[in-house]
Amino acid sequence: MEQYDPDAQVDHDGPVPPYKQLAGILAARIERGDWAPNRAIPAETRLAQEYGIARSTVRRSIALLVERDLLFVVPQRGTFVKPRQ
Amino acid sequence: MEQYDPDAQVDHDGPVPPYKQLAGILAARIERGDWAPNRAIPAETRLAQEYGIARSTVRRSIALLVERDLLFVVPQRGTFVKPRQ
DNA sequence: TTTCATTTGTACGTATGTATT
DNA sequence: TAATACATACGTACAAATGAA
Repeated sequence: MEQYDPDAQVDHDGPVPPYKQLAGILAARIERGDWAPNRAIPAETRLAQEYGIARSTVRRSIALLVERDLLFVVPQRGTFVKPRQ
Repeated sequence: MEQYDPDAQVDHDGPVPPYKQLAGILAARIERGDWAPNRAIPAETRLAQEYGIARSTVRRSIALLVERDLLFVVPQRGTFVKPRQ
């Protein structure tokens, strides 16, 4: 995955699909320490609002980061930063 | 994954979500030999029609089987049965 | 106990883009 | 030109579980 500016916004007009952009941005924010391990990131609906994309798109981004072991999801509770393995 | 009847249909009222049901059904059909290795399975739209579910749901099922190395996708060409590893 | 808000899970339909046939 | 097929994104709706009030 590319390196992203943790303060970047999602660009709807570029060649990189928004779901990949957001995954990169969130990875950068985790790396920076915006959220401590075992702490929840903002809810999907909140992220959708903040980045101006659909919740279904946010979910695709999160799925990427879960696959990369950066996040884990607890149904009905939230999405959490995974402690370093 | 559970064992499925390759001739089963998708049940919208049961506890198992359709995308998991279809993944199981397709796995059973691959196992049975409905499609040879390196041959394409029906298109997503076709599967959606045949099983009475949305195309987006079909795609979730396929994603599961890609992850399990039963299928591989060639963009703009189709979804193919992976030869045994 | 009941109610309510929050959050993720699932499913649907629609639209547009790109590449191949 | 047209049809086909996958990639991406949007919005909507409802279900299920949790936890707070």
